[in-house]
Amino acid sequence: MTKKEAILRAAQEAFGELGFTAATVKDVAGRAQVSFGLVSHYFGSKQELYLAAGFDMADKLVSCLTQATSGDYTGLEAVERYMTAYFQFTEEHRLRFPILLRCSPFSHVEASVDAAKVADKFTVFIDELKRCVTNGMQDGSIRPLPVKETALIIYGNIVGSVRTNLLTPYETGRIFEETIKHVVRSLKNSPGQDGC
Amino acid sequence: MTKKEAILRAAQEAFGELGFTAATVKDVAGRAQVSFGLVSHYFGSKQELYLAAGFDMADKLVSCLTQATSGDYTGLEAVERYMTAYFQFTEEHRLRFPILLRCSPFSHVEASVDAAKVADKFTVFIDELKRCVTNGMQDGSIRPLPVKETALIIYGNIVGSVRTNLLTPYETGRIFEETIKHVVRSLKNSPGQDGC
Amino acid sequence: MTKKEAILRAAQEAFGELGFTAATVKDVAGRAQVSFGLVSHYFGSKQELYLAAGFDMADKLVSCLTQATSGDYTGLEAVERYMTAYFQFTEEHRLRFPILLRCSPFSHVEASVDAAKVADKFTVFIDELKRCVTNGMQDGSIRPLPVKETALIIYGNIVGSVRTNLLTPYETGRIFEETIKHVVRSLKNSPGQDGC
Amino acid sequence: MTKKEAILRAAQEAFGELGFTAATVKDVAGRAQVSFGLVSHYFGSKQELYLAAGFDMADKLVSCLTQATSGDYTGLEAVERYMTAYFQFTEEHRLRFPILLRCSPFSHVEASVDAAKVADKFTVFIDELKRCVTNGMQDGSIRPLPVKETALIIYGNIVGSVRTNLLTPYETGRIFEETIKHVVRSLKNSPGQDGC
DNA sequence: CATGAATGAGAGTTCATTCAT
DNA sequence: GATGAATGAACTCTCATTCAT
Repeated sequence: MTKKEAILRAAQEAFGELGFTAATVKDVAGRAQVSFGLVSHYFGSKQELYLAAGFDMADKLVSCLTQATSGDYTGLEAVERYMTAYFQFTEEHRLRFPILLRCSPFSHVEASVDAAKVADKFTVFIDELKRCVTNGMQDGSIRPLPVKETALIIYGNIVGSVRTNLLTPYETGRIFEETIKHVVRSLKNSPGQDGC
Repeated sequence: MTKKEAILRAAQEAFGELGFTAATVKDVAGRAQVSFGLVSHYFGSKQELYLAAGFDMADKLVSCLTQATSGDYTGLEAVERYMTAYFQFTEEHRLRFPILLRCSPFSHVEASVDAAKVADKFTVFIDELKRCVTNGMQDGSIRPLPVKETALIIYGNIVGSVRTNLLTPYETGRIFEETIKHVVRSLKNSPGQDGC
Repeated sequence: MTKKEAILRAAQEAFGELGFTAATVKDVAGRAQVSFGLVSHYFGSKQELYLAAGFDMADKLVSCLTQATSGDYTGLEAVERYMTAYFQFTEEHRLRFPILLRCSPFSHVEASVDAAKVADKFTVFIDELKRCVTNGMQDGSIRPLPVKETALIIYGNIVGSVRTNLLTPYETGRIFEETIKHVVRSLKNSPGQDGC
Repeated sequence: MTKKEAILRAAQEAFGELGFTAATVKDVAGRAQVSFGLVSHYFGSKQELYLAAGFDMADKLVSCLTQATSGDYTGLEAVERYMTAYFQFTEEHRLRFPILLRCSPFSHVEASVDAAKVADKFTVFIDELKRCVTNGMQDGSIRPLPVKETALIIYGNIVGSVRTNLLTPYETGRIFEETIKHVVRSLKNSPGQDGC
């Protein structure tokens, strides 16, 4: 691992744990075991480092999710696979994932960070969900629902459970599995159900 | 409004907008149009002010929610009323609500803030939901589900949509109404459904 | 003397001696025997302090010069009195005068300082000289000369000698008196001289 | 042009424009289009580079001036030629001349630069003028004046006009020509003038 | 009650310098 | 000869906090 990579990983940890303002460049340098001057040398300002750290994590997650949903699946199956992949990713990156919870338009983007860039980066997560939901309604696996709101709600559902699991001190049990079931129950098209 | 109240409201705004670390005491004093010495005078340290601001908002919301769910309702109806009250509260306090998104165990509580106190304060939100879900399963309005996980998921669902609505620049449409429908569809006990 | 005044005087000394970039705010605070936080408290940024220090000195000198030249004098006498007052002022403020040599459009105004404000501040020095020269040509005490250039040259002459006296390690003798004579010889209208 | 020369020229530009402290080695390397390591490689420390840049310019000017004044001229003519050559040189090196205004005992030599070396280097400029003035008084072209002060005043006159022309945003017109006339009028020996 | 002068720890950032390649 | 990775001292500026008035 190069020192540059070490800095990026350390930044993901530190920013994830403490947030943009509370984390310090010295802290990042210490975790990466490099001098703090090297951080500026490679990444310029603290803000640029923050975005680099967040976007690197976002890119990794995106490639995970698109891989999970590409294939010959019904829309509902794709949603399930999206969620499964998302939850798995968070568990595999417990330590460095929280940067993504922070460097996200669903969080309070800190004043000194370019909110537009962040919002832009995240549209892909929602768009991918929209695609799944649209497909699902066409192939009959998902009941008729407003696409935009549904995609946002599913995403909120996912992130809500991730937050509960990663951040709170509460005992969360099998929350990830239950969240998937929760969403599937809500989306599933059961012909004649309402009429029962 | 007394100056003390003005400071508390200003703190809710400032901390909500900027977070604990980035917001400054001077900032709060400026918004409240008082000298910054007065802030310490009334609230002591910055941390104490932060907790006071967050807990004041939490208390207001709790009383809103308990009022909404107390009465002769089925468990499912109570969940609906809980969610409706929650969303309504956020809309009525758009400017000062975000402090609660931050000063919450579902967020990254900043290092210098007492996380235990915060977590403790929020158990009541989950417990109230657990009560509704338990009731619902007893009265037959809610299908059999693991109580703890379900309560956490519903709460995550609510907060996810609130975040999407309050924080993101995305067009969210009728996300609150749809979130309620989403939860109700998922929880509703439809006898014989799976067997159809 | 208030602490604010002490800071201003210390700034005049430190900036005069070391220049904007090389002088440090800590240095200024040390000379004024105050904490460096107080410097920001009163003057904001280093740049603002620099301008405040330079402009305070400029204002003092201006009032000195206008007082010296106001009265019933010929143009040439006024120029003499202007120069005498200028030189006297520099000698009375040997320690703190150099800030004016630096914070001046006749010096390299440092990149981070607002050059326009500085240039603006100094027009009064030249304008006053122009007035004297113009009067002198009207009252016959000064020979016909281009006003603008002459005023700039006299000013350059003054500052040149001040620099030589204050800054160089060279032995300068009676340079101030000789500079006045030098200028007077050059300006004096001696009817029939050229024709001799 | 070798890379070493390119660095020297770049240093003259950068130091002239920004001064010793504000200019950076990286800046110089950038202007010279070489890596910043090469600057140390050739010139050692920043201070050494600064002196090399200043002294190179001083040497060029000295050779210009001595060439201009050597020949069969009266003292007054020699002074005129000295001034003419000086002004011409500044105009020919507008971009890189300012280093000499800074790296000069008539300026505030920055604390980290060896002032003695600088003062030493510049004695030749004054000595050359002293020689002209002495000659002029012997050959009768210059009136009786104190040599040392007169040389310093003339030099101050020259530098004053150069500063006015190169550094200020003021419209300076034909200041160089007028400065020469100004000095000549002041020095010229007009027998019987005072007695007229 | 209310103010703001005063302090100094600690942040981000810049930059000369060294040195392995 | 030429490069730029790496270091850390020193800078400016921000800010919570204390305290005299």
